[in-house]
Amino acid sequence: MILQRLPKLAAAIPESLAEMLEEEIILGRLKSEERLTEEFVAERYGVSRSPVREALRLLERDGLVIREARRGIWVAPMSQRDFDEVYTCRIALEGLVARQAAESNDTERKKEFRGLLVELKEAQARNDARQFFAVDVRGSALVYDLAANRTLTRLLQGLEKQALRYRFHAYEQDPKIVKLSLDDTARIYDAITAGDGDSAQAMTEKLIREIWQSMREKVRDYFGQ
Amino acid sequence: MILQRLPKLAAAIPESLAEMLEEEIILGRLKSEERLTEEFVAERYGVSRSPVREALRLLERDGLVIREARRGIWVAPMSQRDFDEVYTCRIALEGLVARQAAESNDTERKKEFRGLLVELKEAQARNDARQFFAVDVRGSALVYDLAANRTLTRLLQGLEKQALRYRFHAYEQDPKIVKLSLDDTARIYDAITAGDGDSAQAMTEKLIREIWQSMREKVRDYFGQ
DNA sequence: GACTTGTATGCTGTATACAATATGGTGTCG
DNA sequence: CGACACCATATTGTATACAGCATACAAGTC
Repeated sequence: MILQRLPKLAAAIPESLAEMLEEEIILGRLKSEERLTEEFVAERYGVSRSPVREALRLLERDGLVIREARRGIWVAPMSQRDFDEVYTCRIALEGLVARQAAESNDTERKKEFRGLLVELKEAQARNDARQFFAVDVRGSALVYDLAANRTLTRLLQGLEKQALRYRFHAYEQDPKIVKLSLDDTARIYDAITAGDGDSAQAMTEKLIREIWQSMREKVRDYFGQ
Repeated sequence: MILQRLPKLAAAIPESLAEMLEEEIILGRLKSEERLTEEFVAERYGVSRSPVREALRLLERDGLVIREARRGIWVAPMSQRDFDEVYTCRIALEGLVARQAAESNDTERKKEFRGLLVELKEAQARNDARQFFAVDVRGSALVYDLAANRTLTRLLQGLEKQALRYRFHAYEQDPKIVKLSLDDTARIYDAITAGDGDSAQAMTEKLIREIWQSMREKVRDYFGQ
């Protein structure tokens, strides 16, 4: 029998499912408060309910869906309050991870920041939000790798997904909000590359706080408190 | 009609299982790196593998077990590195939650700190580690409730469980390490009650940092880097 | 007409059966 | 004697069957 299934996909259906659903939620194709029945998801992706249940547990962990016992699962609602919660946590943790990344002496991997910045600029020039965010996420992943703090990474990956929902929405409404952050991002990458933990942390905290403030009002207007 | 719906009470086997396993891991009855086969857990608690799998996902989320695809699940190893990771994250987040708790104006619930302090002292006087930690966890839960930040609470609850493994171990080795923290805890509770966010945050960060430093060497000696 | 009770249905939660894969031991061959 | 292939077994991963709760709606009662 000739192999027909991709080994990697077969290796972790729940994780793959979770990734696909994540993307759909972040990009807004699955709307807030939309019901997600297990059978619907199972049928849609051609698998049984078992891996779906596990995938939904993963999404619950990352705050993308909410679950009520014996009642079901819904795409997590968006609100200013939720937004505030995510961002207050992010300020603290992203600052920490930037510091720890700067303290790494893996100069090889730090060089990757250069290429990422080029890609970010290209994506921005093309006004390609999806691409921009995809590269941005890879940048975060690199920072997390450099920090080499698995616990911190675990916490942040969850927050990042929630944050991306808001950021993507904001970008669609007003693309220039992204430009705001590009220069600062470049400076942060420089500080990390240079090994300057103090300013990497301070600039990261400042950047995220600014993004938070700049989006806050629109989030309230759009999603309510 | 007085009876409200009690959503939490609706039997949730995975959550109950997770709680029991958590306790076994924290108290060291399930040893580090011990293999946890699904069938073993299922048989031990008289349930099938389905809820066990979900319980183990929950434990994985909280960093108490590690999982390798298709190979199995083990009680998470303890090490100085893991300890450092947990505590650097805790410093940032516990400080934040203390500040937000202080900013709450739920004076009724803040009064509960008094009773908790009494219980803490009693437990300490009796050298009852389990009781001490149980009350301490309730104190944290109260702080989290006051902060009313679900995202932050979600992140911290996971960290707290990991931290408790080390704290409980340290307590067994040397009970006076607990006395160290009682007075400071009292002062933090006071600051929160008084609504002084700045000092609640600063004192919390300082306390956790001190606990971290005081335990760090012993953790390395015992568990290795 | 409002409220309770009965009933149907859809969905979640759990158990069980089955498939796929990792592991360890045994034997064979170099 | 060591390396490697092969098979047996244990364990995870997935599918399916079934039980029980939640919701909506219909019927009956006051």
